[in-house]
Amino acid sequence: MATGRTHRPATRSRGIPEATVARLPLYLRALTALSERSVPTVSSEELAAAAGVNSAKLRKDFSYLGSYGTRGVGYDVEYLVYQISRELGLTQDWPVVIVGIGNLGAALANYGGFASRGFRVAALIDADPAMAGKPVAGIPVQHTDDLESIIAENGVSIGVIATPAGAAQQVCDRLVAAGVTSILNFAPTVLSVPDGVDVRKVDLSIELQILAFHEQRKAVEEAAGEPGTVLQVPKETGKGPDGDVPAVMPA
Amino acid sequence: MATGRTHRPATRSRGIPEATVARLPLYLRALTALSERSVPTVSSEELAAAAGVNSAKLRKDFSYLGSYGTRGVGYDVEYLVYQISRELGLTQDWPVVIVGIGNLGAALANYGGFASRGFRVAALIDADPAMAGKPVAGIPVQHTDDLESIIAENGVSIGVIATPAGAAQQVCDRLVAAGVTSILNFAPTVLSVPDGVDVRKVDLSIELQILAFHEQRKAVEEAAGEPGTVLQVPKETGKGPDGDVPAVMPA
DNA sequence: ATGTCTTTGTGAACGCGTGCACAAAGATGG
DNA sequence: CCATCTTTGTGCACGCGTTCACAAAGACAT
Repeated sequence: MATGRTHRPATRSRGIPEATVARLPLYLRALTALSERSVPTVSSEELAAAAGVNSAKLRKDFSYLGSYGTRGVGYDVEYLVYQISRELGLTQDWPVVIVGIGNLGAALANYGGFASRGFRVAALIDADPAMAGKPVAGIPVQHTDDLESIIAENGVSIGVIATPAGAAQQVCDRLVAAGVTSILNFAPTVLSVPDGVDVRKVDLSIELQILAFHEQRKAVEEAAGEPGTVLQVPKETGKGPDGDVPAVMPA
Repeated sequence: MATGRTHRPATRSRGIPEATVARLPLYLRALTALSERSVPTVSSEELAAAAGVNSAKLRKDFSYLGSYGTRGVGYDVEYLVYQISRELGLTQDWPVVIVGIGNLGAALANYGGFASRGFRVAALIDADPAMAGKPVAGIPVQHTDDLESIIAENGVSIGVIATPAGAAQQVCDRLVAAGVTSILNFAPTVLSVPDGVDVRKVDLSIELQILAFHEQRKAVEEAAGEPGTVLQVPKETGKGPDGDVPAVMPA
């Protein structure tokens, strides 16, 4: 069945912590900006500020890649850009397919951040026959029927799913069967994939919900004069002063 | 100046761990699906499978909210939906503004996942005068000049930034000054905000880069017969067998 | 060459998050 | 009313990630 193997058992293969990998793109962006301004070297303190992280964390992160800094001076910007790019695998070309060319899929196809980082949109795929042939971001949309051949012909190993939730798992299965081993999922669903396939999830509404939680906390703290008190919810009473409980009680 | 206070000093106010908060929307979605299928109760094991997490983790998460389960039976679906919604602050209405109505902004405006979770798109804002008045997702786009009054009139506390990177910080500053205290940032930049303002970041290209890293690792492991060996990169030689190093060496 | 000064690289401590494993709680049947 | 069975709630241990603090390394001036 291969049920929900979304989380990998850690990346302890060569020793770069997952948390560090997740920050490398951040450093890379900051470094690229410095590079464009022809800044030759940068200290961990400066770069950390630019990337929005702690400087000690940054140094430790870089230490996993090797000793690329010079004590008393800092890091060579160009050299570091290259090392991180190589570590992330961005020195090679990654053909990517985007499945589901709705509003979001079109936005992704037009997103400039991909091409500039070694990612090439090899194909746009949609299930709607009316979309077929219509160019989006200068690339003609192809029909889902050709998914397998498109993957094979372009040697695609990374797929982006921007379909409705209902179609996501099915598309995912076909992508995986066709040889895709990394998936970026924008559909609000939990995808089941076999071992060896990586899935990363981006969920817009989840992010907003997390913000709402913190926003509500702020409001509550504001209302209750001093924070840290009051918040004793009436846990016993099943029908407290909540007023309108639109749900059945258990038991 | 308020330099880079992106990370909050932990949410230890009422005791719900940040990691748990981030999973609550996941549970909520799974529960909502069960609710629509009129499933009355669900065990931690089943729900965990549906949400793609460990069942012990799920039980511990719920324990932070209180004891809402019944031993031997499981959790009451409707009741839990309500409790999580309330905890996340989704029982109230959250007016949201989206700034930057390009491809992505339009996709967000059309995204159905917002409205169904208590979020209401109060306004769409763009700096392009040509966009003003043009309806997107049934909502007329307004000009950036009116940003402050829009925020004030609608009581907006959550803002979404979907502008180009160059404009993001400026827009952010104006949002914060106008009273917004939670920001969802899609622009590839580190935003500086004063204390008390929450920022969550969604970066499309970063996710792809992380996938590329793992994809490359797979390829390397594949190439080297048995994984776990070989990977001794020539650390000494500045000019190893890399071939084309398009960067300056340090020192 | 030597001393000073800056900045890296990292050892060590700490805290958070995860998952195991089990006791307590309650449902259910006799 | 008692026994059994299911499932929750959680104590505990472990590992990862973060941060501090400092020694080692190198640049630079004299």
